[in-house]
Amino acid sequence: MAASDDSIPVESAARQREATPTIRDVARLAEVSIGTASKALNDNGRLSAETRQKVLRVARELGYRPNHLAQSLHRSKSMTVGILTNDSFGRFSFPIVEALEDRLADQRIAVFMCNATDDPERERRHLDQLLGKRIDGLVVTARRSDKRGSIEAYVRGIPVIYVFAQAEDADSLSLVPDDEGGARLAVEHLIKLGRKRIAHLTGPAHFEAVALRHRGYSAALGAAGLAEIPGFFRNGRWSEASGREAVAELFDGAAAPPDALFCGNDMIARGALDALRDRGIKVPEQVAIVGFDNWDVMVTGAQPPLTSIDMNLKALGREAGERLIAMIGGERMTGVRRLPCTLVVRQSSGGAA
Amino acid sequence: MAASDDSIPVESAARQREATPTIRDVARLAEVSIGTASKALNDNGRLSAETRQKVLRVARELGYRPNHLAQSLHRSKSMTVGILTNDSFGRFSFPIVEALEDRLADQRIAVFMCNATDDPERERRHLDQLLGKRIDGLVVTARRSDKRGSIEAYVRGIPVIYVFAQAEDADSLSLVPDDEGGARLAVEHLIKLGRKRIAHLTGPAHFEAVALRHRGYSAALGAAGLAEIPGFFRNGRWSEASGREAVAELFDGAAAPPDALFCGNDMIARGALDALRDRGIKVPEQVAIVGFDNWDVMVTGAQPPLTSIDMNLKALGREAGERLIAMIGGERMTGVRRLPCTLVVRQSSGGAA
DNA sequence: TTGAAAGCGCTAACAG
DNA sequence: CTGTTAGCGCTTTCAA
Repeated sequence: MAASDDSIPVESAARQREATPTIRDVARLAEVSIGTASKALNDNGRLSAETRQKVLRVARELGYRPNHLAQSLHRSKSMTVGILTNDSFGRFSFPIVEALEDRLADQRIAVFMCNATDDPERERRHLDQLLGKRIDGLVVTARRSDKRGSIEAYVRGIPVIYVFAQAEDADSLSLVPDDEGGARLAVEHLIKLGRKRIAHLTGPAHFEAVALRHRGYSAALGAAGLAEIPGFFRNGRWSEASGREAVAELFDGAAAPPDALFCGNDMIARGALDALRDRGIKVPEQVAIVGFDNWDVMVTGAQPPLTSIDMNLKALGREAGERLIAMIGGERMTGVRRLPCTLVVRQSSGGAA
Repeated sequence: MAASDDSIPVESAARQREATPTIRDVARLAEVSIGTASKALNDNGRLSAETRQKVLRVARELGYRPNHLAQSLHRSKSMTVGILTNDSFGRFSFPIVEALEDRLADQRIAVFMCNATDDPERERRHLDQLLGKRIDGLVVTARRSDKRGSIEAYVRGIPVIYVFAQAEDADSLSLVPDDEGGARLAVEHLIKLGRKRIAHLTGPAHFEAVALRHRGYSAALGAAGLAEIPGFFRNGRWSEASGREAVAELFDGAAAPPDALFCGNDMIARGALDALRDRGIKVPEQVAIVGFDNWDVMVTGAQPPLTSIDMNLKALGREAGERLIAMIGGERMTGVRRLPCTLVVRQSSGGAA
């Protein structure tokens, strides 16, 4: 494209004011009307192949790029969704958000990321921003110990999905992992391996997930005809230290310690594992361990590697994307869907193939 | 606001077609011209307090929300930036992205999140999306072992910043942690504590960070008049297993093992720590350990807790936001800025206060 | 102080 | 097959 400055006035003009070329520029240079150019570029309407080619060529040469802002204004679809996270659990939201973004990108939907940090004021401001940008849908994410107040009312008109978070409002859609089922999976696995004295070391009682997993634990024990042993269910913190403490209390000087530990997350499991090793108790020979989260760095770094429950966060994110697209398309969905967890067997439970 | 359906036709009309009210609706209902309404809402132009109040009141009642799309179209500023990440290091990008989003939100700039997963094709598609949406700036992030090709040429016209990633192109701006300085900090700390046989266990040689930290390690030793001991610099993987292996090789049957380990990340450090404990070697009494990344779950879960180098990723993200805003404002910046790392002392180095 | 009107860049009828 | 035109929702001169 060796053109002198005045032979293609429009182009040079565009260059001069450093502005992105518009469809006008393309039309002028291709010597067609602006409407024709639009048809060519959007590949609709009836047009001679020749004209179409010419327009497309000019557009390419000019580096023309349709202005989505203008398009959205017209179509009243922004091809944009917002995602509101609370950072407290970055490690959980990331895979979800990633998978969601991925799924949405397939439909050429872009994602606005907003982090509210559990601050209602910030949340409010972000929401204003997003609504101002005319997002087509909203995803709210981040596990919290309490159910979160619904924001449906505020965003009335566009679909909202809660992921890894549960709204109070019954006619919104929430997508969460099946905590109870996951716990059952873990405990059934241990029972199948012949363990009979299974303790559950978990997080603070005010987390709903803690309650649900407790229920799963009890259910699995009950189904196998095993009684829950007093003191074998322990609330604590989500940390390695908490796991170590629990082991100290359960094993030091106890007549009949557990022969298996089902832990509320991998950090607790890891702490427990270390504490057992310090005491010369063999894992999995004497005590089998199953964690929760299947967090690779924790799980593969441990010795022996940890058997754990995977919440399939990516699947959760993908599913959320899928549903959001459907809802944007007009479908209506409500309620709480619990997606299955998966058991990933490694050496710590002694159940590896 | 108890109005019968026909008393406020505009509003009910808006409700009926479920459309967000526009400035027209506000103007009509407030019985002013659309231009006047605009002035009132944007608080510019001269206007009687009375009219302004009336417009604002109507807007509030109607739930009016300015359409940023239309505003942007007019102002040719979208108040929007894109961020392009490569997921390989989710754990690193997250704090950066978070801080960046935070800083930008202060200026009411929203962030489009795109994940390219190191796939040039996806990257290209995302870039097209972003440019179509007329982003005012772009941040590219994610550590890679190799320098990344510049995308400046492609996005010509809007400012680009590389964070935690370094562009080949010399006239773009890159923000990275000062790996060399961080390493120096770690080694100086160990030297100050009287250690003389300091080994460096790190990641694969093809990472630039590995080379830089090696340089910092050597520099600190040299400055203290300590010779580098053959075999004490070890490339490996970024994993706990790698740390354990290194300890096996350095300590088992060696006449003169290290008295300190500076590790390329916290996982290596943690593996080394565990391996030492298995051998009955006391940390920090016999061997002091310093990690890198200051990754809380790793660092606080370890026993004893790990002294580590913090790359201040949040600061990096904030700084990136700051600079991007400046660049959007017209400032021009190029080159590679290295932001300082920080030493965080805990028990594993024996240097706690 | 307020209103009217010309666009921002694009699409979709509707004419020609 | 192609051109003209009326907006999408908003801001900003320029008149009144």
